[in-house]
Amino acid sequence: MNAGKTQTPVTYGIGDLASEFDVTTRAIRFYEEKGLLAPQREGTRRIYSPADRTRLRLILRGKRLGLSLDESAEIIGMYGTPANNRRQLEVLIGRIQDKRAELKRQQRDLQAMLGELADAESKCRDALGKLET
Amino acid sequence: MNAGKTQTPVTYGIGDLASEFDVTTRAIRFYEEKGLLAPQREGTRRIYSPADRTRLRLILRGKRLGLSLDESAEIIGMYGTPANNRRQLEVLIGRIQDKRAELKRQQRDLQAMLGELADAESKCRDALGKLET
DNA sequence: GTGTATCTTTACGTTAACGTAAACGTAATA
DNA sequence: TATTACGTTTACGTTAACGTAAAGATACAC
Repeated sequence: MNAGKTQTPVTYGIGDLASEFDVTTRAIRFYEEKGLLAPQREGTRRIYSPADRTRLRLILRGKRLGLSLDESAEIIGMYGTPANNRRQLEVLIGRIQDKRAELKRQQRDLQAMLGELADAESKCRDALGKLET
Repeated sequence: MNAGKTQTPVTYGIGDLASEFDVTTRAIRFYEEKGLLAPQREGTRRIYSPADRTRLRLILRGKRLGLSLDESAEIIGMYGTPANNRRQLEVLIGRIQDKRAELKRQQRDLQAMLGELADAESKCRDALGKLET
């Protein structure tokens, strides 16, 4: 991967990331095509930095939460340079708050569904207990 | 909708549900086509019971959580009759546990993202404060 | 030098979840 | 009776997020 280079600027090949995160190289290239990644090139080959790797992690986390790639891109963008312009800062804060509110609702939905599933499970266990008799 | 019928067995038209949950009638029919809903018919028209309405709510909640319709269908099925067969009960319990684990992971992902967004927001506020000077 | 592995680009195919439109039935209302 | 509102079926269109396949470059291992 990049072993024993004495003073290693850590980098990854596309295959490294693919196997680490268990996605296809096609998917990774697709994310780049959509503007979510922008690795360096060594000739024609893609070279990923730790920052790129982090972005990929965020993308995949977004997917697990049901976000579209565009939404993930937007959120990742929010972690970036906190603009120096006043108006822009206020707009950004607004967008962050909106996302937070949305995620909090998702949190409540999740909580509810988890509760119901726990319920269902214990009812199953009850039913199973009655069968033991 | 169904007012003053003296002894009302509550029901809903497709338009009622559509406007209540802010989805199109097309979507509702689509869910039926996929086997997630099965309303009564009055002639050719669909008549939805409170139970149908609940199922629709669960479907839409699933969507907010990023679930596919198939996944929602599976989960909704878990709330149902807790099979009387032993083997089946065990299988069901297993599937419920799997879903629960998945949702718990989602919960952690959500928590993390919320934390990062809160961070980003406060950094924005800081930056905004420095501009006031 | 010849595999074998890993990478590249280009391009067409696929699936889920509806949107959109046409053409029609029914029922209350002006 | 004609319009308006709401419902129906059928069918084709659309978008996101990749999958799959072809054809080729590069580099290291034997």
